[in-house]
Amino acid sequence: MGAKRGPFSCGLDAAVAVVGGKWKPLILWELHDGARRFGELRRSLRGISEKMLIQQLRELEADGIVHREVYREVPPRVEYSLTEAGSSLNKALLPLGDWGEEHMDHITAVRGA
Amino acid sequence: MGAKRGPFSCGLDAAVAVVGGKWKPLILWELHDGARRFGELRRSLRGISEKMLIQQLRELEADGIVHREVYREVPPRVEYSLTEAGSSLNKALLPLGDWGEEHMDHITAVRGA
DNA sequence: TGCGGTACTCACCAAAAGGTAAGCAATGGG
DNA sequence: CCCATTGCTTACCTTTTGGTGAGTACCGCA
Repeated sequence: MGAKRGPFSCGLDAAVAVVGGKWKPLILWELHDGARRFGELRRSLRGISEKMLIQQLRELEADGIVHREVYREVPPRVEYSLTEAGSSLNKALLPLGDWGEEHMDHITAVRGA
Repeated sequence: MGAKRGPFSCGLDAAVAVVGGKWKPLILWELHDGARRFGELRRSLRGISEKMLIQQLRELEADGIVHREVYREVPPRVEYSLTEAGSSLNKALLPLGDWGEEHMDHITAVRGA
């Protein structure tokens, strides 16, 4: 799910390549109601390291999912927001999120954790 | 995305834990129109190794997504099919697949591959 | 003068995911 | 008897992913 992979076998494959990994769906979700700055995201996504956050944001930016806006201010400020493609991707993820909510108890029970 | 991970931060997180990885979405898709036997799946999913296929099927089975039916026959026959949960998961993946189809050209272009 | 906040960047490591190749049990056919 | 078929299992290895912790540049403030 890194930054490279070739021709996909189907649309689902392509979508998973873009949104796969431990943090990307959560990042997308954090951005669903507007722009957020780097520090805000870091604080919302508990447990993420700065390295991972930047890495994932950069990949999402390269894939045209998020937009990065730099404000040259006194403490630097950088805001991330969804592009049109990012917004539609987020919408396409909603049913999956709903499914997860409904089945979360079962999944959690079935796995040891 | 293996067989273990604890409490999830949201439904999307749980769903990704179940369906994440290189092959699981493709396996689900292969099963969307009925039961398939092991060998059929192996031939459909070009490039998958037997080890990976079984591993993923076992995890999906443990998560209650697929059902495994063994027929004690002369060359052994094993059929895999979607459970109710698996079927609804597959439906929840449809919008994501559509998104992927629409944006595949862009994604493929943006990445080297 | 040195401290804190912001947004990174880098080097290094550990864990997980994925791939390769071989072997195995059961049995029917040549 | 030997081979092929089917559905696995196992050992070993490489690649990818994720995590830790340190360091940097910029500035304002006390």
